[in-house]
Amino acid sequence: MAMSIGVNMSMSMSMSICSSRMVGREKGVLESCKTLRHVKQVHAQILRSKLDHSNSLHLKLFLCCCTLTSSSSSPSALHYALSLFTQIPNPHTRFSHQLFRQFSRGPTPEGTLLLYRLLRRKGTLLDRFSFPPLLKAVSKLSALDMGLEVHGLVSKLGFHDDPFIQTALIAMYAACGRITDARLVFDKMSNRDVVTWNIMIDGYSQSGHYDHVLRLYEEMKISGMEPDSIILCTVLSACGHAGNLSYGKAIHEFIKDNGFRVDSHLQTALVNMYASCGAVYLAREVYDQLPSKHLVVSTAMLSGYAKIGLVEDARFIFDQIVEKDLVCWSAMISGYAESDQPQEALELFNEMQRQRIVPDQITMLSVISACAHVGALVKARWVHSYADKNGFGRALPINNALVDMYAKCGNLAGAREVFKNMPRKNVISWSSMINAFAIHGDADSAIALFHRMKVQNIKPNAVTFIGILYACSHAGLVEEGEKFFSSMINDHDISPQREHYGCMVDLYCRAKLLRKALELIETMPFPPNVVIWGSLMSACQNHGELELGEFAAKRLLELEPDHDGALVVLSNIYAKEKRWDDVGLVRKLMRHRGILKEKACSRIELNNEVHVFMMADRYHKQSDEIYKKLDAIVSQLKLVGYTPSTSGILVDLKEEEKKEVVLWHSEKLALCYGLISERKESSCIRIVKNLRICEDCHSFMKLVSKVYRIEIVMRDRTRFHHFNGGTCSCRDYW
DNA sequence: TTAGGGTTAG
Repeated sequence: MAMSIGVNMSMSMSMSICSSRMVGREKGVLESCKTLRHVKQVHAQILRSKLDHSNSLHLKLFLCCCTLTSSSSSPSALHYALSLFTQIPNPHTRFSHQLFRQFSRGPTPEGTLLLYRLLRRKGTLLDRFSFPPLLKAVSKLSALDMGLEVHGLVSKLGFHDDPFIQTALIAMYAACGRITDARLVFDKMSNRDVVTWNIMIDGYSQSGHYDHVLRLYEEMKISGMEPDSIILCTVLSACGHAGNLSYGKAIHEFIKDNGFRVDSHLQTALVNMYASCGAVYLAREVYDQLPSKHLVVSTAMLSGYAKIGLVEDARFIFDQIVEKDLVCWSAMISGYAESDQPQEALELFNEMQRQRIVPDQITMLSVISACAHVGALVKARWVHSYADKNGFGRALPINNALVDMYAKCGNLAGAREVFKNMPRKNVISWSSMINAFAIHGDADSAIALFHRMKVQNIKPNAVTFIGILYACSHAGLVEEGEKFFSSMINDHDISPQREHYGCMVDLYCRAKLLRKALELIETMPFPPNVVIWGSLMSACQNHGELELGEFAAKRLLELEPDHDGALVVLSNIYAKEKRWDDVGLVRKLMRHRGILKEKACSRIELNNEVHVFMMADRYHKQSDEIYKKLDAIVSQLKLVGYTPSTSGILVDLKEEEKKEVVLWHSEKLALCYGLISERKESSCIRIVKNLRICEDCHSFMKLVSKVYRIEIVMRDRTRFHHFNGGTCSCRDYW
């Protein structure tokens, strides 16, 4: 009997050893599983072998599925993992954080939230370690409602004093735009480490409270906490955003004095800070001192150059990067787009594709913006269909950029179509569409849309009001503009920025209320800048108010002594008054300082090619035909009463010479080229000009649209003109 | 906890 028991015991022991060996083997197999199918096979094998279903084996199966979910974002792996979870005989809370940790490593935070909902539904308790990864997922999605719910659960379970959870809560509130709530959690903490300080400081930086960043950083040092290199990166980034060069320099000195090791992150942060503060030469100094230039710091350097328009320097750095990634391609593309070289941006995009680099959403935004700058509709349509085909078509920022692109390419209907079909709209979508109507001179639609937006509970922001004020300004709606300006302050609690005052000055200037414009400039709470004096100056020139124009030009030149536009206007004003000595002085000054007047240039897109014309241009291969067509049109138009108006020509020429000069304006050459060419895409002629259209060209375009029965859409420096049947959409108010 | 590129205006 005793023996028999001994045998049984020994058999049982040997079975148990065998079973644990097998469990160990299965675990090893599970670790090498790369597909859900494989996991399922191993699971079936475990069930068939009737192994002891230990919690640890279940956990291993679980984690395996979670890893698959994370790496492939496969919903079936997620569901399989959850079904395994429910089969655990005694689901212990300690499993939950393992799950959350795996999920939070995944590419999509949605999986983590889904997991949270399922566990809650099953009544599974979460352990304290589950909350940081869960809150991280909430932060990534900026899902405030979920965040509040999770915070409630934290308090209910008594975890509110856990410093890791408190830090995660601060990050969550900051990511959801609730910086005050983040600070409340921060202030309640008794045990803050350097990570907590960094998260709070970064929260202030991300929400644009740069003064708080510096204040809290100082507070941290006073509290005795030593900054680490990550905090220094955060503070440097805030200095860059705020343009606070002196504080940025102080941090740089602190780094040197305290012997911090300047790792690649700090190098990049320093270059970025100097470049963002407009001290690109100091950024270059840091960059030049680096023994090796890695990809990220080079991208920061090239982007610094590109942002201030030094695209050639940017390109030089770009060309030196041996292994370029998507970010540096995008930086260079957007550098060209923003520096008014949109064609180079599009060419670089083509080159990127030839090198088989797949664009992401940010690249697409730069490319769409480049199309908007170039104003080339055929290219714009191609980019739109490319975005659709490559899965960007439903993304909100892409649609916003498309609305703007179609509007700036002269296709208002295209902009409306995109706007109408957007699956979701935010304040940027509405503002872009309002601005689209504004630049096309349709103030009524812009105002109607503004009211519709309010009905739909979308709060207008400062940019929305720029669009609305612009619409009023370009349609001569003085009273409406004034109403919107005060409603912005009184009803919407938005304090007007300098740009809003700029719009109001422009509104008065266009309406010939020049004294009122000057009064506003003198009473506004900002010192007037170049743009504001420029508005007044141009208006004075257009309305023949020479004395006030001279005053405005001189104020502008005090701010920017080499401003080409102001010097040209000043010289024009003196020419109108026949003060030839003063004209000579200004011209001499311009020659002496090497200042060149911005040359007028017009672009026309025909059959997917963009042709550029300068004034009196003879470079085009069909130049002879173009000038022949111009002569023919002029003869034809003279029959209906056209005489070239030379009032805009302010050089000392004989009247006949002036008439010739005005006929050779770049937009007229572009128009003639459009008329002699076969237009496959559309019967309408689209021209983009870099400067404001002159009075003569405006009358010329109106007459051509009538005599040749053709629609001409022209974008000048600030707006669109739609010429049709002898009239213009701007109603001659531009 | 950590860097470099992006959408509306100016």
